[in-house]
This record gives sequence, structure tokens and C-alpha cells, in this order.
Amino acid sequence: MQFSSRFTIATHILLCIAMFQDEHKVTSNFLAGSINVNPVIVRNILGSLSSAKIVEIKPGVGGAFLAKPSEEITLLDVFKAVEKEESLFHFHENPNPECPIGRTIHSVMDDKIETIQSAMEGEMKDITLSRLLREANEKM
Amino acid sequence: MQFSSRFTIATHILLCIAMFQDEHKVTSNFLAGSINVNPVIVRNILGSLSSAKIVEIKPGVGGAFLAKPSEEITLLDVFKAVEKEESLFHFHENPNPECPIGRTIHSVMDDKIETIQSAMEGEMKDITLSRLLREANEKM
DNA sequence: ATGGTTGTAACAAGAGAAGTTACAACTACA
DNA sequence: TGTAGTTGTAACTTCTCTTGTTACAACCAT
Repeated sequence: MQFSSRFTIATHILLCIAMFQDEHKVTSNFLAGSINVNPVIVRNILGSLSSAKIVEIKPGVGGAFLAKPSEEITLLDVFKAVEKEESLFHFHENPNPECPIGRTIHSVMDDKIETIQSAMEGEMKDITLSRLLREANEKM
Repeated sequence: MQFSSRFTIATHILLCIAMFQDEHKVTSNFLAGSINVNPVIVRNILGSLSSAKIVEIKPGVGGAFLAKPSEEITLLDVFKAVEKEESLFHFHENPNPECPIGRTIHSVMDDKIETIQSAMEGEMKDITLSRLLREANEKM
């Protein structure tokens, strides 16, 4: 199991917008060229980012812009915008209540799963778009 | 995207083995009954746990046993036994090297992805089967 | 030998990811 | 007012993975 590439594509999109929005119009075709995927994929992900109020899109005329400063956009925001699942883990639905383990497994595991997911999300929350942009500039 | 239920099923399997291995034979049919899935699913996951040297299985006669003390089995061991993917994230493969972002995105993001994954795995490593067993006993 | 068990192959159904084509709706601008 | 470039979205295909299922050979204590 892996997360879909939507997350890394969305991050790529945001980096491109942050880098180029003041220089020229950032269209789905331009982004698709940089990422090397179909423009429709980009438009769908841009739609998710727009719904999450991370970007703004000019319909008709075209072009995407950051909806807030890059310091205020974290990888967690991006992740939540493109991955809709509430829980990271798919718990088997119907354990047998006649078995002592089947009866208690949920109450034992649910908070563990939450803790694990929180650890991952906490790490994501610490990484901002501005930091990624700075590092990208350093490597160029 | 969610992890498959193999992880929670594997944990359920181990809890059952730890709880019942001294009382009676723990077969795939017994486990399937507690988890409420097909015995073949259980046998496949048991096979992964066996390859990872977490359990031992008696072929022919039947029955599964912990291969080491429950204090030495962590959720990370279980996770790695049943989820074969090396990286948590699927990175889009061919960013355009002619774009400054496309050229640098991998070197910027690769260590972030690793950090995020490590945070998740670190949390898993802290949770042992013996702790889950203790909590299950308390709730019974 | 028999019966209960494991290990696996083979198959089907369903979900989701990713790619593609097509086209209506929108907006600036000539 | 058209027109060109763009977005939003529907529809379809192809793949892969998950889950469920049947079937059966191999195994081993009794």
C-alpha cells in the first residue's frame, strides 16, 4: 500500500505556483509540463487545493495563485486536501463478539492507531511550503 | 488511500495466539472465526508473520505459536511483515528536468518523506504485543 | 490409513489510481 | 461580438490491489 501520487503532485504544483506566480500565468498545461502528467490530473488536484482554500484559480482567463502566504501552508494542509480518508488504517469490520479478543480489539487498538496517525500528521504540520521553497532555491 | 486490513488482522491474530496458545491449538479456522474473515486470508497473513519469524506454525498437525516473547514483538514488526512497500508515498516518476522545480523536487522532498515515515514507524515501534495483551485483559 | 490442518494456486468481484478524449462554460481582449 | 485560451467535469479505459472463494496437494500425529 502506498499513498497516491496526488500528494507529491500537489506539493509540486504549489512549489511551481509559489515560484512562478509573479512572473507569468501558471496554467494547468504549464504545471502538467513540469510534473509530466496529464493536464486533467492537474486540474483535478488543483480543484482539491482550491476547495481547501490553499490556492485560487481564475476561471476563464486561467492561472493559479496561492490563497495565503507560503509560511502558512503546511504539508498537512496539502495532504488533507488531496487524501480524503479519515483514518489511515482499514480496520476489519466485524470481529466476533463471542471471542474475548474479538470483543475488545477495537477498544484496545483504536487509540493506538490514532496515536500513530497523529505522529505522522505532526511531522507534516512542521513542514511549510516556504521552507520547501527556500530549500529548492538553495539547490538550484 | 488506506492501509489494507492485513495490519489489524495480523495484530488480531497475534493477540489471539498470545492469549490462547497455552490453552488450546490455535488454527487458521479458529482465528478466522474470531476475526470473521475467510480462513485463507488468515493463512496468507500467518504465512507473512511466519516468514518474518514472528510466529511458528506446525504444518500438518496445525497450530500457531509466538516465535518470541510478546515483549519483543512491536507493531512495527507486524506492519513490516504484512506491508511490503518500502516507501509510504508514491512519488510521480518523471518530473521535467527543464523546469527548476521539476529538477529539484526529488532532492527537496525525499528526506521530508523519510522523516514523516520515520515518525510513524517510531510510534509503532513503541507499542509491544505484551502491552496490547495487558490492555485487552484489563478491558475484559 | 485417516482426519484435520497448512500452503497455494486459480479465479472473480470490487475499488481506486491514472491516463485520455471530449466538450460545455467562462473571461479577457481584439 | 467573436474568438482564443482556459477551467471544470463527465465518460471511458487500463491497471493494480484487496478481499473473498473454491479446490486440492502436502503434511503429520494418532
